[in-house]
Amino acid sequence: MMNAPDSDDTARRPVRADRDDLLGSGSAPGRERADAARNRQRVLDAATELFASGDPRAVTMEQIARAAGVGRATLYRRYPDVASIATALLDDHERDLQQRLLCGRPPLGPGAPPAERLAAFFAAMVDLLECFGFLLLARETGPARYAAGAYDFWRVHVAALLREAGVDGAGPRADLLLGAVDPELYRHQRTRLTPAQITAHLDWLAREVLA
Amino acid sequence: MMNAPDSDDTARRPVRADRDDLLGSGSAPGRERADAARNRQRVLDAATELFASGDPRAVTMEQIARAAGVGRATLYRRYPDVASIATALLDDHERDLQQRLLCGRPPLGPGAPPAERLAAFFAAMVDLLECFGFLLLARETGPARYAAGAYDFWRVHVAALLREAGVDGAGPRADLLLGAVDPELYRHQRTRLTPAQITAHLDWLAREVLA
DNA sequence: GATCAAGTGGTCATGATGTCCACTTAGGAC
DNA sequence: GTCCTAAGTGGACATCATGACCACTTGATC
Repeated sequence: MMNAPDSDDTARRPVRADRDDLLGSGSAPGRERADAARNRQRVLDAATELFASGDPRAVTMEQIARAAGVGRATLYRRYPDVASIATALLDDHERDLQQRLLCGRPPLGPGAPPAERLAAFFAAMVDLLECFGFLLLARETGPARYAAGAYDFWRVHVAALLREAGVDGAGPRADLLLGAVDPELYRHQRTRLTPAQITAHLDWLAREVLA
Repeated sequence: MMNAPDSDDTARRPVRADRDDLLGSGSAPGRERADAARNRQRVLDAATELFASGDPRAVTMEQIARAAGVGRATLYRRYPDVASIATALLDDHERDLQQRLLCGRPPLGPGAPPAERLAAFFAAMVDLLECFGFLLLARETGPARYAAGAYDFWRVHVAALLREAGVDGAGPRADLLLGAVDPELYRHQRTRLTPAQITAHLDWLAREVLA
């Protein structure tokens, strides 16, 4: 599962922005209490476990609370719904990919031709989907894919590549291309194909579109 | 309330195939009872109304039963869940498009080059999404898009076009292209673009891929 | 009109949701 | 070391959807 139960960097870094508001209120020490940090970790571990086994979209707040050994109100205090828990778990991994897109080495980062970079982005997306697809599916309960902040980032990135290649209407066309890496679609394809095969097909799409 | 309790043409045409099974069982008269037909129509009307107003995925069996003025058990007798009601409502329209793909006039039907036919299919899909997108979204509660029988049809069709154009791995690549007409994605794009604009972008995709 | 089964709707047990409130406890102040 | 305060916690509650069960009603056939 997740490693390092004692790595308090995850506890120290607020997962939701509303923590910052709370920090501002206290006089001196807005620090997170030890028991709160412990329970937060329990919740995240239990949620990871639940998401990974079975249908991620069928996981309920009640199940997570029970598995983590905390009351439901404790859960609702920090996370309004299941999707936000999945988002918290995804945060690090998505930001990592975003960093590599912005200033990593080519072909993922700047420096390679657009077609190469798009293909590399697709490949990285397959990695993300393969490792954390269950989290991405868990997040898509209700408001869905396009409400998440990460989507906008992928969209801007792909649109920039299209624009760089001289394609008109980069924004909407980026949406169309991102449809190819929809978590639900990936799950569907994954029943028949290996990640490498899916990557190869996405590679074809990237090069065909940015000929 | 609803009009025309005597309009039995809608009552006579079975919406789901399972009616045929019931017809075959009785000795002489497997006919649907008049009150059953009336209630069926009420349910379908009420469901259409509910799906169209507000979030189609938030509609519950309870709401439909109440709006239709029937008990919940009456609803469950014919439809196991909300998705199956949406499927029943979509049936005719999807079959109509399927017919036009198989034996309609070009460029939708046979006779035109693959790129043209793919573009025409995308355009027809936009029409379907525009008129009945709320039903398509309503169907995607839980088991989702790929469980519906219609998806396989679109997949086979697009794969055949790819194969005709000499593309390898037609099946999986058809999946990728169909990601561009995902109902959820369409809804998202529709907040910024007109159907005509979306069609134009899909046209670009079709011609770029089947260059 | 009598009969029978299909059709109908109320009821029940179950489980999830989100909120509220009284209690506990961590961590700084003195 | 003890006291205090507020953050943190968890049980309880009201609400709602689910899906199944069962007794009653009604339509179609004889």
